[in-house]
Amino acid sequence: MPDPQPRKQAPDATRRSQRSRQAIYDAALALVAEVGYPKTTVEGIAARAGVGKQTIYRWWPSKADVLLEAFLDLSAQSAEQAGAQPGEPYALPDTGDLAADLKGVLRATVDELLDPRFETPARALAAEGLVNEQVGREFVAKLLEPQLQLYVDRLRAAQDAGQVRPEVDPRIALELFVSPLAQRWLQHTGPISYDYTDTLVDYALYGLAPRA
Amino acid sequence: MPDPQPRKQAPDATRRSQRSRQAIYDAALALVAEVGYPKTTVEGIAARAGVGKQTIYRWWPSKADVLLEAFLDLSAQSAEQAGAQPGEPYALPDTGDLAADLKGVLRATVDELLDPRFETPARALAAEGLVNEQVGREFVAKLLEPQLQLYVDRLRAAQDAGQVRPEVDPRIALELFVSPLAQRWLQHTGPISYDYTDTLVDYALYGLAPRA
Amino acid sequence: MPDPQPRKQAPDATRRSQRSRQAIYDAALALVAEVGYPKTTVEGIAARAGVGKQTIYRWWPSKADVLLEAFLDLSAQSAEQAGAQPGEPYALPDTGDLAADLKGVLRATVDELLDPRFETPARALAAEGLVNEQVGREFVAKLLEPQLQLYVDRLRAAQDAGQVRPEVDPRIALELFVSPLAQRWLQHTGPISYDYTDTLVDYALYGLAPRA
Amino acid sequence: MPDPQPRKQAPDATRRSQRSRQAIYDAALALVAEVGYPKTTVEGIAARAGVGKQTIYRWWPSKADVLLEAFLDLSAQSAEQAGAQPGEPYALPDTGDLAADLKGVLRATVDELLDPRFETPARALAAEGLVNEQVGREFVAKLLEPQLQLYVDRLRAAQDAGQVRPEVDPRIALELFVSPLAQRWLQHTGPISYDYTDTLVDYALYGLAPRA
DNA sequence: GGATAATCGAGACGGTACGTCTCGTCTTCTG
DNA sequence: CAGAAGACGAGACGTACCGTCTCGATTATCC
Repeated sequence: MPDPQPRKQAPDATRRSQRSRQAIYDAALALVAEVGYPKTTVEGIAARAGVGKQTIYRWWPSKADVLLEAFLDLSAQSAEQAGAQPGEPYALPDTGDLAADLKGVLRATVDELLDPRFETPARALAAEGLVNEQVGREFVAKLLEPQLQLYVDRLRAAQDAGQVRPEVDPRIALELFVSPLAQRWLQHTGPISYDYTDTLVDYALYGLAPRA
Repeated sequence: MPDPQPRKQAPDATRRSQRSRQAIYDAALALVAEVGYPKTTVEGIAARAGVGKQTIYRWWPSKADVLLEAFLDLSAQSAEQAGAQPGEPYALPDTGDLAADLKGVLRATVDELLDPRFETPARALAAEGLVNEQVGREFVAKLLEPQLQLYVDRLRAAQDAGQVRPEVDPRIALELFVSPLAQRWLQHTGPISYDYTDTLVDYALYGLAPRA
Repeated sequence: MPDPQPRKQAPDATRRSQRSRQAIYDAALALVAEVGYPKTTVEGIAARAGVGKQTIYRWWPSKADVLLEAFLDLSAQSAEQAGAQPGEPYALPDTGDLAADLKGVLRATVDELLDPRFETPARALAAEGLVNEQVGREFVAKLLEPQLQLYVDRLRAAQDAGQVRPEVDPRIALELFVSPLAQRWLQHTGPISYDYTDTLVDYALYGLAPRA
Repeated sequence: MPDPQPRKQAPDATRRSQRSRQAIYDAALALVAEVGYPKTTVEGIAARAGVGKQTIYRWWPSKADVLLEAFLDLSAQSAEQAGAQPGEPYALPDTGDLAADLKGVLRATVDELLDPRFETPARALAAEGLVNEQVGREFVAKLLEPQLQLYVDRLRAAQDAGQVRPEVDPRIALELFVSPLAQRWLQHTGPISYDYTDTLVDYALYGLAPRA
């Protein structure tokens, strides 16, 4: 099925300047970190990147989309560094001990959420996504859902191993420990720490009601 | 003796026009609902309210603050209508059946979150709060925390009744069912329904691991 | 008859800032003199005048109109200085000697045309007027025609005195010595000097054909 | 020996595409006629001519120069059609009756000035020439002066025949009837017609003063 | 007639200015 | 003197062209 709405006329992507593209990513991330999202302007990004404004408008429809791609690029790069080969599917560790595995992954997430390199642009994108339908969808689809899917996979493995009740829906179950962390981080409704995420895992796995 | 350091010179609140104030609230909420938060401008609010721009800038530091106050006003009014007397402390119902009580309250919350009168301004404020420190703090303090405190109280009562393990921290426990709902609503990461919130309560109370 | 096409909605002229208006005139004339008309930009005028761009666009539809008004203002001021009271009707001198009177006035015109304070903006406006209908009309109506009317009056007086043939149309007659000067100045088709204008008057009054 | 200081490196004129050159001329003239000079852009000319922008910039320094050459080409073509062989010297008719000859030529000029095919580009070039030194010089030298020289020649012949006073300078004399027409056309300071130019010739030849 | 070199159409690029929009301040007049 | 009205300095918006700079793909001579 061909593109249903060919906005203006597509520029020739094969002739695109990779130098400019990278400079724009760098400038966008730097500016968001330095002055915050609302004070980051397309004009500012262009000036900082040493690029004409039209070069931005040629390839991205809005400031939010620039930042989204820049952040996706940053995530991909840093995932490549930390993890395995590019393109290779990731998976949560599976040592057989579900609680320990989840705690370990959440501790890494805590580290990432507290890293200022990620924090400012991620928060800015999340905020924009709440209000801007299209950005929100892309943010969720490209960044959030792939992460959540890893938890689904790990929880299903745990179900196979009899460590999780078979009637539990993994897609909902993962929210018991992921969403609280997300909300505390996004809305500053509480401190986030290893202790906190460990506790979340314990509560989620074993429930609040007495086992008696 | 006059104010010794008159920063801007404080306006005389006693002479404030209540007509204008209410018109500004109404205009702000109407505009956010109609055109969305980013396209809502101070100028637009003033024009719609039949008010000079300076009358807004005299009493509020920014667009976000206007909307925040307008929304607080709306919440107070609607709480007054629905609930009890103004100023009176609210509490979650306590029928002795913790699961049923929580499910009931969350179902009411689902209704509220899906009411478009609340949805647009609430989402806009939440988004602004992610990025604007001061708005975020006030949003959490004035709207979110009071609600959460009701859950803390109810959970503590359940602990007293032996329905919740005594070592559980209620402030964290409530996040197991509140945060997932919040995230799905804010970030559109999934549908929200009575079934969903019922499931969250069940999972949270009895855990994911088999009871065996 | 009221204004037939109220473009946007008229700004309130009574509240107009005279400081800004004068600063804009000064900046416009200075810039045209310094960098020429095509390189004079609205943005540049605003910056030099210490004024927002919108203040220019609020009161003038285009760069050409700004410059036209600035030049009219300059002309009015300098006429006031040199000549009599403002608003008073001017007239060419009438000593009874038509040739001498015309030569005197044209010599003064030569001086003016060679004064760089006038030359650059006048030439720029004339050029714009050739191509921009509306500017051209206003340029002619407000600057050129009033001057030419003075010649018409003087020539009619000469006709009454029997110094010019009665069947001659003064409006055409004046072009015999005014237009050649104008063309040489505008298009650099020849040098302009007292000698030249004196000669033009002689040729025009007494014709090219032998009198015998 | 190659060019010792190759400024840009001169393009090889022998390999120039005549197809492109003619297409550019046509496009330039058509655009000026359709949308006016200021809205005629190099990009527009290139697009309309089906030509790369660089092909224009390779051979002409500016939009004005393109139009100037295009117009010269048009003039040459139309002169060739109407007049004699290319390269042959033109001359004004000489029937012995100076007044009649001049009136005839001026009537033809009136026709040309009112032909819209010539009017728009000619006016545009004249306007540009007022402000752009180099274009102005070339416009005058290549288009205006050759025409004026014809009048000089005819007037000199008339002097030899005793129909014009011998002390009259023909280069100035011709301006008495040519410049008024030029100014009325350029600046719309009055209507142009056969009557008008006939009158100019009469006034110029026999003067304004009574012959007594 | 095949090699080779420059012109060609195309269009991305770094820039500048456009004319519009909204910001938050300042000013003027009205109730 | 608070408030409505709105002009003001400021500056970002998204667009249009500028003139320069690659890109292959034709030409069009020269060997």
